[in-house]
Amino acid sequence: MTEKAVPDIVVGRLPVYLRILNYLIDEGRYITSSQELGDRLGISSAQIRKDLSHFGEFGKQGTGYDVMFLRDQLQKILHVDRRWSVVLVGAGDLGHALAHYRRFNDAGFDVVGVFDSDPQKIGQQFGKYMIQDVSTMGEVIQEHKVKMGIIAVPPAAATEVAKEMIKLGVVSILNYAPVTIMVPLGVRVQYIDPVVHLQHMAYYHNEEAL
Amino acid sequence: MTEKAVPDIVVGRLPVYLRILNYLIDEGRYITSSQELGDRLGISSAQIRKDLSHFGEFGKQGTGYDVMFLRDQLQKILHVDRRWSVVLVGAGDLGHALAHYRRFNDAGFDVVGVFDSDPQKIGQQFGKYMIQDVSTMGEVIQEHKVKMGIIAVPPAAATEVAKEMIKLGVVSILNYAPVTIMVPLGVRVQYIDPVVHLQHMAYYHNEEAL
DNA sequence: TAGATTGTTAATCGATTAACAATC
DNA sequence: TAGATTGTTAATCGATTAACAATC
Repeated sequence: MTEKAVPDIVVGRLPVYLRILNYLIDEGRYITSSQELGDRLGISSAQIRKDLSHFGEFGKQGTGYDVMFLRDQLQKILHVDRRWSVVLVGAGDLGHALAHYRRFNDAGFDVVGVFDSDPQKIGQQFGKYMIQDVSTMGEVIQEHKVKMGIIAVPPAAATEVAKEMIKLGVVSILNYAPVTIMVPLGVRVQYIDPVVHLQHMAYYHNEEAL
Repeated sequence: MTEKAVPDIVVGRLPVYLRILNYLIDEGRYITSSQELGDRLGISSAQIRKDLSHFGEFGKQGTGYDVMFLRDQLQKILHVDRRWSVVLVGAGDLGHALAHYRRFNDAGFDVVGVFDSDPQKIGQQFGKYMIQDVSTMGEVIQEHKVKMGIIAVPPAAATEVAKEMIKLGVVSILNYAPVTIMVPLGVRVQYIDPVVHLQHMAYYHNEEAL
């Protein structure tokens, strides 16, 4: 009964495959191959076939993959063949950009509330959102059955915000604060820290490169 | 002469170690251990010791690591014991947030110019930056010896912007556009796509969780 | 000295790649 | 049929972990 779990690293590549498939559809393409997908992603065709094989058989020997069919299948696998409600905490510059990020909507993620703890900000209009007191987040989460949250607060506040989200039923957190968050089993956190990426790349710059 | 290269995945963890060390310093700590670092990061102490061992010996048996010393060493290893100039292309909401992101400055990354190709935006003030025509990016890059660039433009424009940056001498690109960029050897790209992270986490939500 | 923790080795674990039979 | 490409197996490659001698 317990099928062996798909490696998380494989799951993490599916959204990228999905992204390419959407571009191929935009380009009016109907058929593609693991070779083409790999070329456009800079990975091997074998890896793509292996990754997909964890979930079933989606192609035809000699032909390749039906772009739309594979797209639909990946959407189902990722559970993004529906819309998700998301709460956003942190109404700074970053929060502002995230609240208005079109691609969230395009991809089926709806920001249903923007929250902050700063009395100066609460009540202010934030584009189409009104900034709400983070202490009232529970109502919004309940109303929209929110399972996902985005944290865009200063590092010192992030842990507390995460704890509150989790208490209110959020199980997936996208964390922009530069701190590691400890979460109970069953809760997932993904991190985005641009500084980490810049520092990572700085490593490869030679001394003389100044 | 050719020492075996340090695995990229190890390099990618160093900035996170550095981040924790800075927090420990803020907390007034002088000594730490691989155990403590691992606990705070949710990884094993063995991994931390192994990672560091690629670069030298930084600790004392029985004692642990001198926090400041290790911080300084990691900064040197990552080449972030200096300041880096960075160009930013894309003056939308995201570009706005990035241009004003304090942590870039705190970490030693200076945005020395913000560019766009939209005539409506060029010449406008963007906080302390004036949005410049992307076609004049070369002068700024030369003047500041820029080696790093951040792309925050729509997907359709990203490849072209990257090509231009690379032509002008940029070798490290932080790409927020949801497209894979093919680059010549010696050039690095790091990707940030929040939608990928949300979709990745959506996978773990069960059907009944709606 | 006794206790603690490093740096390193060897074992384990997991991911990627190459190759090819199956088959469209 | 001939050509192409999948899905899968086995081999390779690489990363993580466990364990411990060294030593502060």
